[in-house]
Amino acid sequence: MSDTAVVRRFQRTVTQRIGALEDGFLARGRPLGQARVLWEIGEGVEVRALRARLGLDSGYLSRLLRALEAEGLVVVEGGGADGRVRTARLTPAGIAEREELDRRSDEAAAEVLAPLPAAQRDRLVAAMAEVERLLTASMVTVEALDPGHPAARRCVEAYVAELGRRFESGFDPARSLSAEDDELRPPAGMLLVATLHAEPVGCVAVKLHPRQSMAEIKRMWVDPSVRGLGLGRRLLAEAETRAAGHGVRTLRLETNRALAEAVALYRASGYLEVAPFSEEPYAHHWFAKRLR
Amino acid sequence: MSDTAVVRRFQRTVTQRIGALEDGFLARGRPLGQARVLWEIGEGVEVRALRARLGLDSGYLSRLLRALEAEGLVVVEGGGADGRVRTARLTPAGIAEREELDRRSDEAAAEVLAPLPAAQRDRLVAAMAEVERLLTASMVTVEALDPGHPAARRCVEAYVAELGRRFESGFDPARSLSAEDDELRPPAGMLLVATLHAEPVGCVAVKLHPRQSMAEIKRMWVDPSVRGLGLGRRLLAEAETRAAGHGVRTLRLETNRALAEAVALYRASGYLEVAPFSEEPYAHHWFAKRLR
DNA sequence: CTCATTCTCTGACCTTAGTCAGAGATCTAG
DNA sequence: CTAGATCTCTGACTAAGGTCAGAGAATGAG
Repeated sequence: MSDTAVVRRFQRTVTQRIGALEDGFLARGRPLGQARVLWEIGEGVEVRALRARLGLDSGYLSRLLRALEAEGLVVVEGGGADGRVRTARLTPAGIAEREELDRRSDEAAAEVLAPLPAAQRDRLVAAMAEVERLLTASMVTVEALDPGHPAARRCVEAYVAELGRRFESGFDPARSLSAEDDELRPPAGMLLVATLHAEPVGCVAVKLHPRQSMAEIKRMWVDPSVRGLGLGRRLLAEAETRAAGHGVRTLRLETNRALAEAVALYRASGYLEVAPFSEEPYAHHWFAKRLR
Repeated sequence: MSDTAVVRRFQRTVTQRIGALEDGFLARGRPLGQARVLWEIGEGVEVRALRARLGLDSGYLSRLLRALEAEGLVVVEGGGADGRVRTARLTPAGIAEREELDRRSDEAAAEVLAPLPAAQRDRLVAAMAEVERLLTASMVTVEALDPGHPAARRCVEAYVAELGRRFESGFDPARSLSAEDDELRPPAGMLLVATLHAEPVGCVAVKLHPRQSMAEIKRMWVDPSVRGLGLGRRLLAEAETRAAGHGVRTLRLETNRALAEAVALYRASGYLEVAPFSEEPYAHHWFAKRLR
């Protein structure tokens, strides 16, 4: 059976099995839209945040909130610093209702596993975890962003913070070799950002050198929550492809020994360790790869 | 993470990933209901069969068919033996449309796999196949049916046909030891039937002996399409539980060496080979198990 | 032949989900 | 202070999906 046939059978079976449990069972006769809103209101959310998270029209969300308010499950009130913004909060009844939904959701999940003997159940759970992880990986998109873009800023900040935590000596970007915004922005370079659910979860930069067929990899970072999904490898491959498109023949980079998984990634991706080519004070390893 | 938590995360991710591709992409601006009907009309289906299969209200289905007819994708015509029944059939345009849906469905499936490097793709496909298999297994229900029930009849016929194919000498039920309807119907015995998607896919019978703590397993059969899902083991376990409920302490059975997987199942389920206890001409192995 | 049942269809109606165009209050940059 | 932007809300509207109550034709049991 071809890969796509497997995916299609999978889809068919999953929607049948999981969908059947969801309907009515989980929502308790409540419209799905209302249930989703109920779920997303944690300990008070700004209405605009709710709108963004659920991707709803403002008029539609407003009406959903009115309906939940009428049932006494939610209160929406202003009074914050910004007088335009209102905040939705669960009432005790709303909290109880959400706990009920939670309980039912667990029950539905247990019902899927119940008919199976223990050995098969374990295999199913393991396979589901694997599918979940890999589907998550396949939802990540990679695109070039301007270093000034908020998502790009957050990535680079997370990168710096992580180096600070992991290097024995801490990390001060000012002491490190430069990778300023202008150096990572066309035409001088590029910054690729990986995004999952509208959140930046990884990045890599390429610093080009005018009239040279050599370029440098910088700012390689993957959010801890998505490690193990092969995202680092994907970012690196994408950077290589794009660099090659700019005429780059050789990529090089330096890294710190504290970043063991990064070192392993570079080796596995065909980077060979070379003699130090820079004065980077935080580096222990220098790598280079010739692009084909 | 608990098993139910894995199932819930799985559900969440899958509906996001698979659902997102489905919407609009597959239906081509066509309402989902219409697309589903288009899909289920193969080479002509009776309207009532369509209704049963899709679980739709007759009025609703009628309107869906009118809409598809208006687009020239479907014709609905009477003229069969039963003048009330009408049959829906795809026009050439309808066939083309369905092929287009098929193509898009494949494309959507490919799109899920596309962002992943080959190694991860293979793992995802393997994990999906595993989830699909095990979810299918968890959709199977097992219940006691009267031997005269059509589903029970079909099972037993399939059982006989398979023995006929697999025994070196063929299989003639008349020459075999008896297992008549009355012997497999309470109070003399029981017949358990496994059902998937309203189709019988396996069975097992228990033949009790009045005032004896011994009973016999008969008619053990699993449809080839669902082998490897542990259904045989489940049927056997269910039969044992129910037999124990009737005061049975020892179960025994005989089987033919051509049924290697059945023999393996019995051994794995705790049945021990014993000396022949019957004159069954088709048997090569006799097994017994003491129930706790 | 008759009466109940089956099958399909139409008309009336409903809920959910969602879009779009403002209104009114509030905030922010200049 | 003003103009434009932001935030929430209401009202008007739409499409999809579906239910329910018959009507009308055909069938099957007695």
